[in-house]
Amino acid sequence: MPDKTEKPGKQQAADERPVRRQARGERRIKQLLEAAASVFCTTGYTAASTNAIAREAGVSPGTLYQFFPNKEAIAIELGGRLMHEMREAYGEALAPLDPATPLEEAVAAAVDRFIDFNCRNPVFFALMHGPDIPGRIAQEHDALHATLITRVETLITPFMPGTPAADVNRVAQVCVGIYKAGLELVLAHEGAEREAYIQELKNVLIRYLDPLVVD
Amino acid sequence: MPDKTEKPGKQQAADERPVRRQARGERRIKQLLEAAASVFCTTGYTAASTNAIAREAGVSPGTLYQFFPNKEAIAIELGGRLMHEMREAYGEALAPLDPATPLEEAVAAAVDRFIDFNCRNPVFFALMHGPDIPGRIAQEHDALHATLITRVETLITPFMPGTPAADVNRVAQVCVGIYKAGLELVLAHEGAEREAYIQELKNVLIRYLDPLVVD
DNA sequence: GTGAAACGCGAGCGATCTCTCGTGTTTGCC
DNA sequence: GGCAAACACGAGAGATCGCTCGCGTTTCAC
Repeated sequence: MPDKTEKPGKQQAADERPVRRQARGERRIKQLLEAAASVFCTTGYTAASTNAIAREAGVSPGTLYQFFPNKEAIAIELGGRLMHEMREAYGEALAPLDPATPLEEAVAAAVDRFIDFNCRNPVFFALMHGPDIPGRIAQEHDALHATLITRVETLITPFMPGTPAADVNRVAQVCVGIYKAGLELVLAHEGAEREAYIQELKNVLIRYLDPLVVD
Repeated sequence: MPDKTEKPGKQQAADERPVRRQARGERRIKQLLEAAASVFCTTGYTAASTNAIAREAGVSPGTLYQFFPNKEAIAIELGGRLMHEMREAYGEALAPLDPATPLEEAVAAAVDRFIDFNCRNPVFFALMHGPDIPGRIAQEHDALHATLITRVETLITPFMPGTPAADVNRVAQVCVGIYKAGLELVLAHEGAEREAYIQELKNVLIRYLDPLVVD
């Protein structure tokens, strides 16, 4: 019987044992996550088999399950580390900025940071864009999306005071949608062409937002 | 696409059987395709099981395979009929238009047509957006995407004469990307909110393209 | 009416995938 | 050195899915 563990969160509960990891274990976990990233990137989440991940990491299936209770946990952990890394690298990207900053600069800075991170970690895009993702990761996706929307709202609100909240939200949704579409195009190209697409993405956002600005 | 009236004289290839369909068969095929559309819509292509499609259609798995050689063929046939229906309904959407037509009208007309079709046939979006689609449908997807790009190129080229082909192509790619992102938002909302998103999508495209226009 | 072919059924085959289990090895602490 | 726990293995259990096959039913041309 596959016992469905409904653990609410991390290894903190009294019913969950601490499990003293050795250095070897930490190394294996890192190996496995890197392998998973590679496999997820090329085949997507659902099509990625745990055996394939184990093989890519050079270990047996049993070893994989020594460190992860199930396939979903691998993606969760990977997503969590990615999010953490993103926050570490860029602090609060889309951080509240100097009110005097012109729109153009604000957009360019935000786009550059996010694009940069996603180019370095293509798994992030793969994990967050699959409509094939199961329940738990979908929740994380939704959570990330929601915080992203909120951040964009706080970013653009100063530029358009007096605008109804519903309209601001819609604008934010559109911005994030544009960003995702642009990211896909950016990741599909390289070198100078990639740079050109990044510029186009900035153009789209700036030209969309500029007429909305209320001085 | 199954031909209703096969010419007996022109039959060739030993691997292809004539298979004279009866009215009952045509009815079943329609039933099955509708069931498939429903299941694909809710679970996506890969997660949709042929047994589930058969159950949804109220027939046995064996009956399903009486009309389709495999799961992929169902999606292919469904996609083909959808494409045909789209051409029937809108002729050549994005048809070459009066050179005097202002950009704003051209964009609005194209968006309205495509959005309308996609709202009526949400399966189309589901089938064309899954990164979980297998080889054959992916080819159809790519083909559709390529023709879409070409059409957009011919649509916008008159507005920006003298622009290098590579730039025009990039602009077309960005437009289609924006459209896809907008479509997702539109489909996620209903009623007045949906209309508002449609308007925003038009705004994004118009404001993006307007500065590129060379008079 | 009659025969052939299209239609319809559903148990189940074979392949695949997730996850387990029994067993053996390595590590870290005393 | 001794021992418990962490680590490692890989065969395979259990489940699911695509698809088949044998057999019974309906349709239709003659």
